[in-house]
Amino acid sequence: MLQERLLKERLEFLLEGLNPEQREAVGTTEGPVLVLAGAGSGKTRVVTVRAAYLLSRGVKPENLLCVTFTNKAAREMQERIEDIVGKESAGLITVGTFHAFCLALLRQHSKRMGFGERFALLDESDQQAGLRQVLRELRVPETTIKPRDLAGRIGLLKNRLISPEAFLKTAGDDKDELVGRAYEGYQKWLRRGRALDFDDLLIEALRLLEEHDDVRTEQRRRFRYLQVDEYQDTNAPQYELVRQLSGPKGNLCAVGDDDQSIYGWRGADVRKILGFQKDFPGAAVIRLETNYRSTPEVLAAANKVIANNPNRHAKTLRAHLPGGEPVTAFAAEDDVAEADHIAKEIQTLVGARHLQFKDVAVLFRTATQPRVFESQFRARGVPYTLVGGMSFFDRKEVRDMLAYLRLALEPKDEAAFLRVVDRPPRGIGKASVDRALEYATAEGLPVADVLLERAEAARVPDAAARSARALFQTVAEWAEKPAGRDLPRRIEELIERVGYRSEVERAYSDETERTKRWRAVEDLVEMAERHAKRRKNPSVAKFVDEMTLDGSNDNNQDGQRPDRVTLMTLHAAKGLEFPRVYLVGLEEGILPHARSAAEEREGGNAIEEERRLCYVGITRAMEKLVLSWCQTRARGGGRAESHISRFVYEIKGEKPPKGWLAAGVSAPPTKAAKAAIARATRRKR
DNA sequence: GCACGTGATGTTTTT
DNA sequence: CATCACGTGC
Repeated sequence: MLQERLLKERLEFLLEGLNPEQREAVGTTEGPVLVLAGAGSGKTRVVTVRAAYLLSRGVKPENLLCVTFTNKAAREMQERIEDIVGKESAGLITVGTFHAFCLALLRQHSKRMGFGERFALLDESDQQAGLRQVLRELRVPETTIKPRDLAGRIGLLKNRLISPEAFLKTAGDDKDELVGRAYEGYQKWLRRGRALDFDDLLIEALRLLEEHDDVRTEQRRRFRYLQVDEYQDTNAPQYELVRQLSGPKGNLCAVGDDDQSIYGWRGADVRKILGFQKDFPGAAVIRLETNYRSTPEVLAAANKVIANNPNRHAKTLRAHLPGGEPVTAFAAEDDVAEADHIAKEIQTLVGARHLQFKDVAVLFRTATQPRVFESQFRARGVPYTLVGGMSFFDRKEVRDMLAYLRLALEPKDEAAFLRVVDRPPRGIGKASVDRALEYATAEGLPVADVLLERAEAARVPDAAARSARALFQTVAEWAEKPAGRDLPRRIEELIERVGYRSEVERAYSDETERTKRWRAVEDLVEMAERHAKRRKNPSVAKFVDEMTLDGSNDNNQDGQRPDRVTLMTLHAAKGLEFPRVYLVGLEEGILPHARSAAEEREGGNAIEEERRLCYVGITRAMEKLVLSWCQTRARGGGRAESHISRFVYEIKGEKPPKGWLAAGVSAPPTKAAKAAIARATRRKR
């Protein structure tokens, strides 16, 4: 009772702190609602207060489902709701990513979906390994199509809910045909290894809801209130999931900003947020247009750029803050000068105590850009953190260990088996593996079954088969005893038993390298330790799922951010803010990217997404925004002239000179030119 | 199975 | 230029 009164009071206070639109968004709880939340308009606040408000109105926490796109966002939301309603209630709310939600649902109904007792969940590296194998089965050399490219294409098809069969029917050219057949083979490979990839989680959970009335009814009855964050990033399966979960008259609250939709290339479909009112008739639409983050100068630039996009929900951000510094821009001679100028400027400002390093972010479009910044920053002693790049989870040793754990959970997990079979080398050579695989493919059997039961038929040498059986037995024996709280110790045990420790010692002769590698393994154990402490019923299975779905989870969320400049891509910057932002490389061919510009010329609308990317970058700035571009830039050995980005002209309210855009997108150097450059450089040496 | 040289390649990457 | 996957030779 007292609790309830306290909550009411706290909520009253929070509601008073909101502006009328925000309050309306919080108070509109029944039926479908679209909250168009412009950059910096207090979206997170609205979403969390809204959840608390629902509880105060008697909605049970277990009837509330909040979906986000990232684990980080999910954690943040959970924490902020906790701060308002307390740990107990907040803990009963389901907060998570689409993928995590789907995984839980599928684990629960695994058998019914025909995935057996336990299916494996594959990450990108496993996916690529699988695709390599499929290409080999198809006798297509990897030079015809790169596995990475193929993975992207298949992912896009999945995210558009296009099946291999459907795609093959519409295949226009040979390449489509190849992609379709590889897609088909890949799905077979997945199922043979009892595996789902990330995209499958969404697709299969959707199928579960569509095909099983009882499951759908149960889920709908349970989640009477649904909140979806970052709705602009919704792809086809996610959209269908939302429809299945909310039902025709559901209490669905979609929050997002069409102007910040930057994952189209990943299958996200802006049209879903643009057509919300059509999809959910009678939906209320609430616009949050007051920006609490940036100065009017910054917002003016943002508004000017985004106004050039034809397809959008009309809205204009209004600054809540008073006027500040003007947006400035500079042209650098080349990329080194650009980085150096910025390094110097930051050094001066910090030296004069005008700001701290951590107040500054340098935002760029492509992964190659940060290099120059890193070297210049290092030279000038500017501390920095590069966001993205090699994550903890990308480390070979971590992946290896996770593969061992997965193999222990499910020996049919082919991706896991292939990963660890020769680490350490145990007398199962490439030839043996190939024979087993060939037989497995032909018979549609898991490779584990082949090695355990049909080694002879598959013409796998006896010694190799025996060795493989020993490996399976080792991990199976290890898995017999449930790990529970002992998880970290048990993992150490497995590391010893499979000889991984000596493998690391053997593989790296260099002392420092060896220590570094081993450290990765220790880190994994430490994460298991944390997992065992945190979770109610820790298990190997849960640990593996968590690591696969949320690999970046290692980030030390404790303590404050160290005092360093942040270097990151525009994509990584979404949702963040910094007092001072440098938006660099504003050149045709970079932002907008050449590939998008090319697609545009072929009649696409890729430039719109580039413009949104630019918009996202601008709106990260709180007090000061600096734009920059280079007149010439090092590129593939030589150097190329650069043209100022059309977006800079848009900010200035000018039209670029005639022929500017066509000339600006310098075509990637031709093969012949590249070969010539290579030859020239070699001769010089 | 491994170390080293060669050639090809170069957007973004929530899960 | 710098990285990385792959092939060659031990």
